[in-house]
Amino acid sequence: MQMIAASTDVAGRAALAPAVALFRGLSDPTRLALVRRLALGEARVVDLCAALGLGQSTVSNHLACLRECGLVDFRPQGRASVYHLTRPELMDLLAAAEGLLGATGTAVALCPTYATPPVDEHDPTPATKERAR
Amino acid sequence: MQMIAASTDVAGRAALAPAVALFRGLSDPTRLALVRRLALGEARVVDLCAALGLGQSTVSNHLACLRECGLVDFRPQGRASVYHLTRPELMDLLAAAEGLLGATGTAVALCPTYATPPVDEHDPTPATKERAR
DNA sequence: GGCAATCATCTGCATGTGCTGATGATACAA
DNA sequence: TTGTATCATCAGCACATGCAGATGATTGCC
Repeated sequence: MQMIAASTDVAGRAALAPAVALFRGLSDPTRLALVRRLALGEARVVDLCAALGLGQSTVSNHLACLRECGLVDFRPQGRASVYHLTRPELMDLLAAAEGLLGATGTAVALCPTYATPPVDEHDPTPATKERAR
Repeated sequence: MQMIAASTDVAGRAALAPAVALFRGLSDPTRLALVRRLALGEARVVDLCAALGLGQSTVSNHLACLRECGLVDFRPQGRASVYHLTRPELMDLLAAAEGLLGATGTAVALCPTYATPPVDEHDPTPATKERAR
């Protein structure tokens, strides 16, 4: 992190690609929940599906994403795949995030344009909406 | 790990909303570049536009996002708005991210489905593309 | 007062992103 | 071997997200 200093270039943003990818990897409720669940101990895909209440393909896709990023890895056990975290530094990152959240309060969730606009906390099931199916 | 917090509920993911919003706030090249630029010192909007090579409305929108999140704040100076970071803990978070990236290498940018699919680093100006306009 | 500069907000558009369902592969059990 | 369970991958769709342009407000300068 020398002097990336913001000179009038757009390429400076390209240099941030890894960090952007890392944050983006954690910027999804499903992936973050997966990471936090795996922080408690290794688990199979079917267990993660049950824990998150999501479809198997969804969980598998997110796991593939995290695996490609090198954040998780799996160990074949029978016909199951037992996933676990690979980097303990990830906990430090989550801890730093929580420390920052404790300082800023819950204001982070109020972003109108980006982030999460219509979060209504007293509605237990806004997720996936009606999804016309 | 039997009855951990992750019972078959989706509400568990809702509790992660602040952290998700925080990571999402940093998961955009523009916003991350803004934060890193502001880490070097306060700056006006027009300066940030020049530094990032982006339109004024774009920068202003992202600044509004970061401001709503409580990560940055501004101080009116004449007809300008001088922005600065509010939480020093943000630097800790970025440092933790860089530490993790140093451990995982650059594998984070390889996510095929999510994250950044077609990043070609030897193309200096892929941004803004042609935007048929 | 008139003009220029700076910035916030709004709208529209192209793309990215996440979810589901279906299909195929692999490993264990009977 | 047949059947079942678990998982990865592919294709498609609806919505979210980021960008630029235009407009209005505010401030400083002449």
